[in-house]
Amino acid sequence: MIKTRLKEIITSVLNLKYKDIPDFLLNTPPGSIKCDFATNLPLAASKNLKVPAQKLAKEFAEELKKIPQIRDITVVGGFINFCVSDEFLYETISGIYCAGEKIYENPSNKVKRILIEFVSSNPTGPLHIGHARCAAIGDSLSHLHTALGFSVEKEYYVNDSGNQVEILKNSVEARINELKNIPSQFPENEYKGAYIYDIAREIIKRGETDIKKFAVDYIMDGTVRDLDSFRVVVDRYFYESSLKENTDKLLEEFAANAKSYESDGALWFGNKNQSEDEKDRVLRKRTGEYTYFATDIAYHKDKFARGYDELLNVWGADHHGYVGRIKAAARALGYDAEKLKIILYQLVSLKRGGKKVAMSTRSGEFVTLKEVVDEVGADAARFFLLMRAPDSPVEFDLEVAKKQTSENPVYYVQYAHARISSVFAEAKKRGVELKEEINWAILTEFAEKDLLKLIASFGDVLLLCRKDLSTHHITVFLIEAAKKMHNFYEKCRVINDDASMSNSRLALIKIAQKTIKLGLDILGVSAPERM
RNA sequence: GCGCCGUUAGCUCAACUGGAUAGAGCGUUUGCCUACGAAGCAAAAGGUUACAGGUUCAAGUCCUGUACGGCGCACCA
Repeated sequence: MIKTRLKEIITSVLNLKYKDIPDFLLNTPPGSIKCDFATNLPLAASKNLKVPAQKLAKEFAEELKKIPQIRDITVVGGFINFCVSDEFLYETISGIYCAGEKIYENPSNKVKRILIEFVSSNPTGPLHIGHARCAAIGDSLSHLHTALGFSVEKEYYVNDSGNQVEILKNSVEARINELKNIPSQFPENEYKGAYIYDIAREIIKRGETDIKKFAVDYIMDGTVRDLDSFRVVVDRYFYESSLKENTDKLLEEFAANAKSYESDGALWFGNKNQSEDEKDRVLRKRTGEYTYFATDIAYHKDKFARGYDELLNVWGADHHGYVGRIKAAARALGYDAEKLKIILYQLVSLKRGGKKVAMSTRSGEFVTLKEVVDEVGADAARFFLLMRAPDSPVEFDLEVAKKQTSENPVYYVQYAHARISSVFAEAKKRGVELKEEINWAILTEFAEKDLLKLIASFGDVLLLCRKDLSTHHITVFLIEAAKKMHNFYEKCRVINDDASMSNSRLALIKIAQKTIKLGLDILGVSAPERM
């Protein structure tokens, strides 16, 4: 959190003399400039203060000299560069070191409740690689928010009514007949995967009569199992079928508030001229059935009514056209649509040896989440799927992922963690123990301070993830942290003849390990002691 | 036709609110195991950020247009 703290300090100092200090950047300068941070503050403020940036830079630099936490202030054009003072670095690190697991929790987040809804796949077949990305994103976001101190719940919406499950039922029925040699017609658009046969066989074996319910339960059992193998535990499975009465009430409410109208024998959500959705949508079909949309509004109404401060939905980008209408519906219900945040992730294009794998649940042609976990492991799969920003499409080549397993970045990061464990094992063997009192100030080597500075920035990375609602920044951080850790390890011997130095370095790798582990925990990737 | 997302090194991707000489990993090349794990380290090569305009002190980032790719545009879910 070093960056966040510095920004606060700088802002408060400058506010004593200037008004309207705008928000500004604090980032690492280009490699040729030897300092820790650079800021564009003079450039950013020159407009407000109506003073040329270069002049302002010199003035600001004078003020910044009063801040004990920074040193070596230089002005280059409209930029100000500076280093953090050793005292400030060591003090920051010491604070992180002494704090417990909850170091990054913000007390003010404690009262905020967030509901993350993700995967929510139709229960018509096993989860596939696309759902894996959704699961990884939603799950890691939940960990992120927990780490920041929010109260988080994870929910999965089960679409267990409507056409899709009807087709599922018909598909299973057809297979039962086939297995029993009863002549019958195969439904149009039927699901063709091998699992349909499995369900049919089970039903015959058990003599089940409620085919739809059994099929849905069977598939959901598999879903829970698959998610479990992917280390995703959902707090609540919310069944669409439980919303019937809520939807009845919702439509009455809409009708009473003139939010809906009848036309062509159907009931429409009249919203066209009032919001972000470009046309009116059907709520109740001519057949009398509710549309998915109607029930989904009821679902979101239920979620809003439960009083969360924020609703995060993780959706595949193929649903982007749906965002406007659900937000419009939330608004129509009188809720703050800003509280509903939709994270759209681009779909995963799956390849096998460079060849694109066609995927379609209906044709039964897909690579399941389970297969991916079995082939490349949950760690590699999760890390790989989380390395990209949600907006970025992911190309997942199973052959490459399998073949290059040992070169996958996840192993690089895990190795740094395991390596630290092994140093501690060695220390123990030699009777060297980490003492409570740490003298950070003797860690003056470049590799040592470089690693310390990065560790001190982990909190900033978490805040960035929160802002972007993406944990991919953590993967970038972890790779960098592992690199700096390995670099330190090569340059500085941890256990050496100098007891005081050994102790400080043990503390350094301890805090590095804790930070790497926390990052991996958020991603849902294991942090092994040995590999 | 309209809309959303993308196009950055040979490959896969980063790049915070527009900031300085655009960064990682893989692959390629060259060094490094008689001290805590070589699943490692150090170094090198590799770029007109798809293209063309515009905005400004400053553009990969914002605006307009074009090309290419993915996805939407249901009384499906």
